[in-house]
Amino acid sequence: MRVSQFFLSTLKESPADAEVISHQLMLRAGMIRRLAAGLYTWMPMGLRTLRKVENIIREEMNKSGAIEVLMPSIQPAELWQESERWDQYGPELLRIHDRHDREFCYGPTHEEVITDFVRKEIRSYKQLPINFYQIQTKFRDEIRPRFGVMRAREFSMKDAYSFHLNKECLERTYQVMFTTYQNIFTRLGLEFRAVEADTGSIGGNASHEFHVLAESGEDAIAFSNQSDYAANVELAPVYKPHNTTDTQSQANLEKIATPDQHSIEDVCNFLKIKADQVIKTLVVKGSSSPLVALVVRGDHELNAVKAQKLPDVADPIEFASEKEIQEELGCKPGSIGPLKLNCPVLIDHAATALKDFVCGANEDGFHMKGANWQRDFENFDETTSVDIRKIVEGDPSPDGKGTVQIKRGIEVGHIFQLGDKYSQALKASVLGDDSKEQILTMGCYGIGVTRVVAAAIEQNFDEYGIIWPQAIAPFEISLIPINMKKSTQVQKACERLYEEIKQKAIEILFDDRDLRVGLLFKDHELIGIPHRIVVSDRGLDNGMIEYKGRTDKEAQQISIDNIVDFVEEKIKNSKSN
RNA sequence: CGGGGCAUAGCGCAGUCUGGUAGCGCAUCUGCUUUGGGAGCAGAGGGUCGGGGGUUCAAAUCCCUCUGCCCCGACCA
Repeated sequence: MRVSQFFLSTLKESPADAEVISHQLMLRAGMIRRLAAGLYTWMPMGLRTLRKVENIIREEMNKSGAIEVLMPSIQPAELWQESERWDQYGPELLRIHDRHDREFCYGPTHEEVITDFVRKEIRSYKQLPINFYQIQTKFRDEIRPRFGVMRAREFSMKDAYSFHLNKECLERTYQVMFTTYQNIFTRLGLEFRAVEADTGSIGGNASHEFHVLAESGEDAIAFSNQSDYAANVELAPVYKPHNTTDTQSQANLEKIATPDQHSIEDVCNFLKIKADQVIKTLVVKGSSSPLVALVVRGDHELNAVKAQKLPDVADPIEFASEKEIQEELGCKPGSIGPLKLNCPVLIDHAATALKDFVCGANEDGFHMKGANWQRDFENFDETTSVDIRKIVEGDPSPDGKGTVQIKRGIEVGHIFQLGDKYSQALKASVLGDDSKEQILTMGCYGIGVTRVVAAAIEQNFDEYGIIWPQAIAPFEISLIPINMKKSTQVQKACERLYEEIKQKAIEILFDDRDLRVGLLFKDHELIGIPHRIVVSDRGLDNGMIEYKGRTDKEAQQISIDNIVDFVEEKIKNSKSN
């Protein structure tokens, strides 16, 4: 492609309302433009990458045995009423009506439509299992669309729905989709993790999220350094350590004055001790008592999601106000401790392992030193020890293999064993081999296609712009002439190289604009094209062409006779990486 | 939906407090020079200052109101 025949529209400065790097770079590189909140036009440059992502997903889905369909984005209300989601879904569902005043919605997802399709088309168990997918535009009327296409209202999603006679069959397809997703994200050239999602309601490994790792990710992911274990930090359990150290008392319990020392940091500095020798007592609303105290080690953080699941804690979890604490417990929050406290106390496993620790004395301006659970705390037993803290780096992995590392991630995929929720509601059944009607079991599998593009940028950029993985770069190589309008030598060499490289089925972007080289370099770096060759009089006089990879520090001179083979080799190599 | 902020040329901003001819940089167009890392000079085009209402001789500026957008919280591909 010649730039003069393409449409390139880059910006030197990023619009003030673009907050995250992928949004800024997508605007600057001329990939997208905003139409309204959460609605974006994909410009030629952005569309090329979007299509590449789609194609990789499509190829891998086809390979997995899934079959592509295309369902309408507008869906009739009746189907949603049948599944009872018309009332459940809430304002995120964009509802519209036609000229006859019939109700419709713009599909945020397609369970209803596919289930309706399958109940009409699939009659026999012999047709199962079957897995249909589509790549379709969705609309979710998000409360707060933000971060460009990362959380847009209209977005492109690959959604697949599989149908089975029983759970065992579903699990087999689920496994196939799991590996298919791994293949997809590997081919996209992204660093990712498959993360266990909330399994509470269904049980088993019923759901996994796929996260692209990036500093700016909204979710924190804990994963093992020695196994495939990965879980959202919100969900990752921290098991009780086996070697419960002896909790026999050593020091004497002592009340010490700690005037104006409220935070853990204050107290530690004041007493010249480390945070893991102190315990932190947080007070929340209880379910059966007005307040409940939650105790974690000073260097640990409360995991509200886990705490909320405890029967004694009010759901949703709510911290007690300073006033409530003062009235119920007789001192300010900064001096609360578990000893002789006038409310139920739940202690994190790690905190129960401490001895001779420091805690609040339940009296303003005082702490206790040398405290020990067995001796100083009434009713200390197994049931008071619970898992309520956030997992931290270095903790043993919950699956028992290796230790935990934590990174941030962007959720780009989700696979789920649905069960019979929709097939039951819409009465989707087939005849089994016993000639009896049997309700189908379903799985569903989503990838946010447009989000993948943004996530790829969040993971791969530098001060100059985007650094595309080879597989999804809008072009594979840039051809940059220097002073082409003045030099017929440069012009001829460029034309020849352009044709020869094109012949190799390499996607080349020939920048034939009459601009200064500085501008050309900046543009191509911003757009993130992985390879670049520069043709100049200076080089040609020595029979050389300059090559530079997007992340290379130095350019290298390659003989003009070898340059085509050289770039072909480079591109082949970066594809296999 | 709660809390905070913004709206002036395609983009980035100043001007608003203290009312008095609508500005700067980049981009765009013309001409000349320049040409290996966002060039220089000279000139040009482009604005109902988000909309509506009010105060005033006079409103981007003060008052009321509406709208749009951004940021922080609970959801999600």
